[in-house]
Amino acid sequence: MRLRADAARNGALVLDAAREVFAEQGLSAGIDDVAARAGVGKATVYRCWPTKDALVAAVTSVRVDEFTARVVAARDEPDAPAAFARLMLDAAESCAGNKLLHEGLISETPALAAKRAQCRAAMQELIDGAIAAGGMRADLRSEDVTLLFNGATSQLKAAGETDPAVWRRYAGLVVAATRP
Amino acid sequence: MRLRADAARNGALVLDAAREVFAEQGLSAGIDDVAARAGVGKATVYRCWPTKDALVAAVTSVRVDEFTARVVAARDEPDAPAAFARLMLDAAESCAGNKLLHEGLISETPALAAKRAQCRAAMQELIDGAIAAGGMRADLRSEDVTLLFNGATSQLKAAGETDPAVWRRYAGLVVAATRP
DNA sequence: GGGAAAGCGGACTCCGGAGTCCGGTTCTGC
DNA sequence: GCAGAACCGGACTCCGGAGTCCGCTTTCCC
Repeated sequence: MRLRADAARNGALVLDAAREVFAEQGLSAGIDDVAARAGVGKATVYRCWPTKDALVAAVTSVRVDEFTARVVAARDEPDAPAAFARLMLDAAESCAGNKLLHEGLISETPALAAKRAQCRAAMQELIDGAIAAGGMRADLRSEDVTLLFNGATSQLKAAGETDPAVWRRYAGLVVAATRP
Repeated sequence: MRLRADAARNGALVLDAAREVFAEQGLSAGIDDVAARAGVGKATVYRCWPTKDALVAAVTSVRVDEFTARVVAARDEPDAPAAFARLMLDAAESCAGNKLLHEGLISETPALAAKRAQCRAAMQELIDGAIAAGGMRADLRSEDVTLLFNGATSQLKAAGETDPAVWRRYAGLVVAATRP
């Protein structure tokens, strides 16, 4: 059964609105805000996604996929420690302007568990490579990097920091923490 | 006008209960929980402190003072870098078992602004000493340390991690990030 | 173009936690 | 020991955000 034209259109509007609103305000934004931005009633939002979490997962999963792709690319570079450092700095910079990416990386929602696992696996391989190359302390695991990175970025977000350079700087400190 | 005997007794009960409940559950615990633990109605809690924030400030400020004293002691030690490292590890370990200390260090409530400033000043002096001793990167400021430390510990708390050794380990990573 | 199904939206309920009210109880000064 | 002020506590309101309901509108298929 095909979706009615107006339903399809509204679904897309809602998705766009959710992307914008959540990127600007983070996941604490209300469904009402998303509905208002889309120019529809909130029931319409709930008709497309049964819960707020489902909508959030829909918009964040894309961001997580993009990030995973970047991790994989970094993993395949020859100089693992340098690739890792670059990845962290770039990721922080991206997060500075897009809360959605940040939330996606942080989120614990079950809907993204598989994607997170995939991302983590690639990260672990990158880290293993960096350790093998002697550019990283040997006892490090991907959870450590995730925790430090997420911790720092969460604090930056909470502080309302928007300057990408500052985010970059802290990512640099996290990278420094991983050195042998 | 002296406080009535029962009022004074209940005030102390509430304070003790708040310390316990917030240390165990963090600040997300409700006033109802505190009142129940104290064996008192919630109105009694509000009679002593006008808002939840005020009560929280009352119980956390002690913890912050204790921590500040430790920072000051560290500042006055001869080997600043080592004192700094020890301070971080000990603080993390303490936070693992006492959410209240953690919340006190993280909290942004205006009621503790003065105490936070005092703590930060001592930390800055400790850091300056460590930099002068060549044990820390020269561009570091106390906010950096605070942000990294709070970020990591917040994540640990959110993850429900209770093993002090793990908290210590991450504090060690934060210290590593400060090395020149 | 007409009718039925699909979709719409705003007003509604529900829920949890902060903060308030007031009738009943307990302490204190005389 | 008694008057009355101070205090008590549980039931209440208030608030904001998630999720639901239902009378009305739009679309689609014939």
